Order: sequence, then structure tokens, then C-alpha cells
Amino acid sequence: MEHYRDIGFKLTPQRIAILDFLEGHKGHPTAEDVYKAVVKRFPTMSFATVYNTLQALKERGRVAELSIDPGKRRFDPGREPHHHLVCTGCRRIVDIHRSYKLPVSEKERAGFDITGNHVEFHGRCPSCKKKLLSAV
Amino acid sequence: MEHYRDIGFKLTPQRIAILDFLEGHKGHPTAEDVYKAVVKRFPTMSFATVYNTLQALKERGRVAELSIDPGKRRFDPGREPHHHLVCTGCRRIVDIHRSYKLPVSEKERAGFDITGNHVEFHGRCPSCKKKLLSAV
DNA sequence: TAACTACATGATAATGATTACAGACTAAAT
DNA sequence: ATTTAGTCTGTAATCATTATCATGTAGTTA
Ligand SMILES: [Mn+2]
Ligand SMILES: [Mn+2]
Ligand SMILES: [Zn+2]
Ligand SMILES: [Zn+2]
Repeated sequence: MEHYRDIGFKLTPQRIAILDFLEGHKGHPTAEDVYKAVVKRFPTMSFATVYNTLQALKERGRVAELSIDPGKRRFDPGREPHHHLVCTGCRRIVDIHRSYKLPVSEKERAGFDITGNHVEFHGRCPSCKKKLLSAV
Repeated sequence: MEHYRDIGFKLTPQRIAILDFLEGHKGHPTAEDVYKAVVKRFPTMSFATVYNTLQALKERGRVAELSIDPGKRRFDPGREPHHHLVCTGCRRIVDIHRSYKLPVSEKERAGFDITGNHVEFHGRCPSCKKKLLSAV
């Protein structure tokens, strides 16, 4: 549990609380999600600390920032790179753990060095499919 | 030029100005980019109208909304679906016109119907590569 | 063409998310 | 004990976006 040593920043109670929340988290929480969860056990927790900590963790590669939800940021505690499937109806997000080797032609590459990729699949989740049907 | 008839909304001078701006646009403008460009020739243009028009165009499939830039929305006037290569240094965005058929296992699909995908490639653009080198 | 009406405009206010700030605090290090 | 570097919190400020509403007008219809 206390393998947080090697993150490379000071371990404060607030940060540990945030890390503990992220540790087992399967979803893609917003800063507010993190705050709401952590403030319960840590009533003095400030929003600023949540943002600061998420930023620090991002810089250290412990969380990834997703820009899937327009207008607010989501964070991904998943440690290995993966892709996402987003429901166009309800915006539910599902992980796709798989890696793709995607060729890009020299010309399209435009001189860039490509270091990785992230795929956002779009689709309809089962419950949104149902809603569509019953809406007829 | 005036093939805007079939968009399915009222053609006002403001909307025509916005459409004209988007027409030839190769990049991925924000609402502010659009506003700044259009207000020059149309000094009474309001930000609200830009947002409304972009929203209406999005609903009609005339522009796509990109969630590449966290914290602000970008719009893509490109008519055909395509992918993007983003510089991790300066956030420059380059189009990748190519389509990928990406398999997703039944299990990972989680009951979704998948309708499309969008790949975000990450890399370093030529000028950011130079900066890295000279920073040593 | 004139009148009508649903829809669009634009100035501004309100909201929501994020960032900036500054003083208080904490845990080493001297 | 004093210093120091880094962190925490509450709050203010900022930035992008959305909502409001009185006024204007495009497209339709008579
Ligand atoms: Mn994920
Ligand atoms: Mn594009
Ligand atoms: Zn759904
Ligand atoms: Zn660059």
C-alpha cells in the first residue's frame, strides 16, 4: 500500500488520500470527483490541493489527462497505456486494453517524430441502444 | 460559393461570414479564432452568435468538435473524417488523412455498437525537436 | 409586395472549471 | 531554535462557455 515513496514528491496526508482514491479507481474521474471522494475522510481538503496534486502526478506520469469530455478534464489512473470507447449518447467511457501499430506515411508525418497514439472509439452503449429503440 | 442553402438553417449575414471563414480554413480554430477573424469584416458580430452558429453547424455535421485541447474547444471544418497528430511540445495539430480499421474484441466492446474511431497521434514537431537539441 | 412569425442577433449577466495568490503550516536541515 | 523549501487552504481572479431577453430580420405566406 505504501509504495508511494518513489513518486518523487513529498508525501503529505492529503496527497496520500488522493493517491489512495486513485489507486483502486477504475473510471476516469474529474477533479471534482476526486475532491468529493477525498473531502469525506479529509474535511479540510481544498480544491486547490486536488488540482495541484493531479498536476504533479501528471508531470510524473502517474495519471494521464483525458480530453474526452469537452469543458472539463478527466484523469486516468490506469498505469498502462490504453484506448477508450465513448458512448455518443451518454458519454460513458470504457477502457480498451490493446495496442495498435498504426502506420503513418512519411509525407503525412510532416517531419514529426511520432511517439504514441491514442484511439477514441465512438459507439452506442447497450442502455443507449435500448433508449433509441423504445423512442420509436 | 452560395451552396449554403442546404445546410438547413436560416442564412443570415453573420452565418455566411462564419461559413466563409470556415470554408477555406485548414486548421482547427477555437470559437475565439472564428470570432476574431469574422469581427474584422463584421464589427457587430457577437461571441454568442459564434457559439450558436458553431453549435448549429456541429448538429448538422458541417463541423466537428475536437477535444484535443484541454480547457478549450476546437472545431474542424474538414468535411471528411480524418485523424490528428499533435506535437507534445507546442500543441501544433496536423491532419492525417487516412482511415484505420481497428479491431476490438467482443469482450472489450462491452456490448457497444462501434460506429467510428479517431486517432490522436503524439509526437514532436520539427521545430520542437530543434529546441530540445539546442537546450542541451 | 406586405404582413407575419419563428428564429437569430447581440449586449450583458451568469455559470462552471481552472488558476493565481498569499499567509499559515510542516518537516527536515543547520 | 532558526532557517528553508515546499505544501496547504481559503479566496479571489481568470477564462471559456452558456443563458437571458429585448430587438431585429429571413423566409414564408397571403
Ligand atoms: Mn482509461
Ligand atoms: Mn483536422
Ligand atoms: Zn450510452
Ligand atoms: Zn512542436
